[in-house]
Amino acid sequence: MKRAPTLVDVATRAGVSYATVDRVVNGRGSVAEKSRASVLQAVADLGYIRNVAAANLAQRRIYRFCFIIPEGTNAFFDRVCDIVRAMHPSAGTDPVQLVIERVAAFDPAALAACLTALAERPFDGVALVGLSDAGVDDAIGALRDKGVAVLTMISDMPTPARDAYVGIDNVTAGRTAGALIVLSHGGRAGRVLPIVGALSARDHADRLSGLRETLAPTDLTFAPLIEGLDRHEVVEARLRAALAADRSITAIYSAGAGNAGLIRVVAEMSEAGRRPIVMIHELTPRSRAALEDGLIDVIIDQRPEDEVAGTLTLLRCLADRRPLPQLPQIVPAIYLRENLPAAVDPALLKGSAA
Amino acid sequence: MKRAPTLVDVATRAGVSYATVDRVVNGRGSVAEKSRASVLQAVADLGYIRNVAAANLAQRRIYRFCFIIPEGTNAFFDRVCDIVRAMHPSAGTDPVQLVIERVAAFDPAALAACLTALAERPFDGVALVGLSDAGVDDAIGALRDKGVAVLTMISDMPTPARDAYVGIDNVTAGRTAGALIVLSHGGRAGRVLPIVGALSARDHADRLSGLRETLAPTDLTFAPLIEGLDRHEVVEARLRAALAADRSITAIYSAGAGNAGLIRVVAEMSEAGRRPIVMIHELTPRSRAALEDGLIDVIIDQRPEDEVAGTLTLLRCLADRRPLPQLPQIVPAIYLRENLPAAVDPALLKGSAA
DNA sequence: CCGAAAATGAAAGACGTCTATCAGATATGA
DNA sequence: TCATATCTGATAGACGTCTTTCATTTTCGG
Repeated sequence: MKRAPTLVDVATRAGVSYATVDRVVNGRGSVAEKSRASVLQAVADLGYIRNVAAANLAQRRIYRFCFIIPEGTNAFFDRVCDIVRAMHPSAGTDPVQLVIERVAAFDPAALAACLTALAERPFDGVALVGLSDAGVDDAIGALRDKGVAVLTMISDMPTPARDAYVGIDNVTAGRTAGALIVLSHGGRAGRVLPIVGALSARDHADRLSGLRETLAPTDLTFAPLIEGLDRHEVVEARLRAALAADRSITAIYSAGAGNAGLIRVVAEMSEAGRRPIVMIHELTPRSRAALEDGLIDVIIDQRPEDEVAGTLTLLRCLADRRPLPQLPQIVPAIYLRENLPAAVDPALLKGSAA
Repeated sequence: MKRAPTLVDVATRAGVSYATVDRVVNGRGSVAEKSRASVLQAVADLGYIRNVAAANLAQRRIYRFCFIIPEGTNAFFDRVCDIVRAMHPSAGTDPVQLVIERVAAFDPAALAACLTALAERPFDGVALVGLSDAGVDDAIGALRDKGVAVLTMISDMPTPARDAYVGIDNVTAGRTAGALIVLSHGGRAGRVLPIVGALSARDHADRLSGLRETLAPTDLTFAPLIEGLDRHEVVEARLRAALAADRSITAIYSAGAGNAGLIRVVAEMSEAGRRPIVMIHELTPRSRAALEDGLIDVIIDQRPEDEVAGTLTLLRCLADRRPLPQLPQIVPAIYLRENLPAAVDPALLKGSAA
């Protein structure tokens, strides 16, 4: 168990001075091509890896990261904010400073403006919920050109735009929902009503296509899709209309938000004696209550705790210019009445980065 | 944004020298009670927290942790080993050395002996799969008296014995299985055959009680419990006998290991035309294949990646004598045919401690 | 071959903590 | 009051990296 190689070892091996090694690895000053090559060779030979702790100590480095979270009447994103806030103390051992910015949901212009403004501030990394938009792409590009790491969470964007994506596979999530719906029908026929916020939201669209894929070979049919804009009044009104128009619906799958409206409608049906199977996404105080009260049957939760923790891990790697580890895949949790975890006071939550 | 307080600041505030502060916080030499008090007061006033990176740098510290993993014909524990091994590089930024010891499964004497032997080696922490046994308790106590952190994973032990537990709530896992069985029966009657490795294994017993609890208020009845000792031949033989004796079984729930035997039996039934609903635990190459082949219906996986990562996080905290963070609860993943994640080459896996 | 530019080496001080040593101060008991 | 013990302060060198300065060497164009 020999000591890990240091920059001094690299210098010796390369036959140059420490100063030259430093110029190479930290890219400053001018170095002859020959020297640069021999230093890099020595680094490779020795398997040198920078001691990040020592480096951070010397520079009194603070990691500054920004989370851009959609703003709106969306309990899920409030939860994400709570989790990010709870991560502060979790830094514990290392100096991370987290800032949350909230921008209007589904508003590419606002998001792009936010990103542009961020470029003026000294951030090492930015995490945002992906949105497909050329302006956003450009703003991200500008940030990354400045050396700021940018990654998407929850909903992805085209690969080249961001450094990484942390989140669930939404097609698979939709398939999961489909499989559970199939399971709950036990081979009998049925009719499924899908609800999304907007088909332009990639995560919603992905879930829907996963659902379709899974139900295609079965006896289950689809009622016309509802777009609820993630707003509970809209969801409520359109759902009510759809149910009135079609009495044969046996299952409802809501891939987006605005489920308060859905729950109101289902509560009425439930009192009236019969309600369809209901599956929705994201654990929130309201969805939890509905599950406990028997108004809905399944909650598929994307585990934002894991997503935020993974995001932080990757942001740190990117900031250190280290290779990105392959994080364990984030698998959505399936909550039924019987396996709801005890409610956790978010103020007490302290996540783990790693 | 002012600089975090250092020991020099503490010394100044307490009106003593750095040397005295050092004596207090690192508990060496002798210090007058008055000095100790004023130092501690200063620490509290300033909210001093030791800079672990600097401390580790100065001591050239290496964290040495040992994972004790049950040995046997158990693919799940092989997977755990792979994950632990894959964590090595994940250390990445910090100097962690991991050692794996394997001991015979379900053998308290062997486990206790292993723990005792470990006390002679310079470990900072040990993780083991809990086993209820007085000898094991004593061995753990001896280790902890030496200052070694000890925590249980996967299966717990009585609280006072270990420093922490990382793993799923097995009662809830059993309830989950029960709920899915109920769902899949869609209100029809049925008969459930439970299989465990041994009732003396706490995780198995917990799962069974969760299952019983959930099925109690339903129309579903229980066939007599099978104890399969986690060995596939035993499981196969006893299952065959049970199925021959009782043709009315509509679901099988296996809470333990040895599922290769179960799969063989189910494969035959499947070919013969009809098989019951089958739910088992843990994602392994074999169980994955069985799910893909339509021989079983659900795999409940306890996500050992998360368990190992969480274990490492806590071991580090314990080694640093830092307060333990509240890790996000580990929720078992429910895998159906439709949401099986892509198989990951374990050699490529690099986990996140965070 | 000379002058300017480019490349290199040597060194020192910082970051916050650990560890060690040694001299001096205060307290304790006889 | 003296001889011990018990405390305390001052200081210095590590750990591995960053950052800067200054002097020296090499290279190259003209």
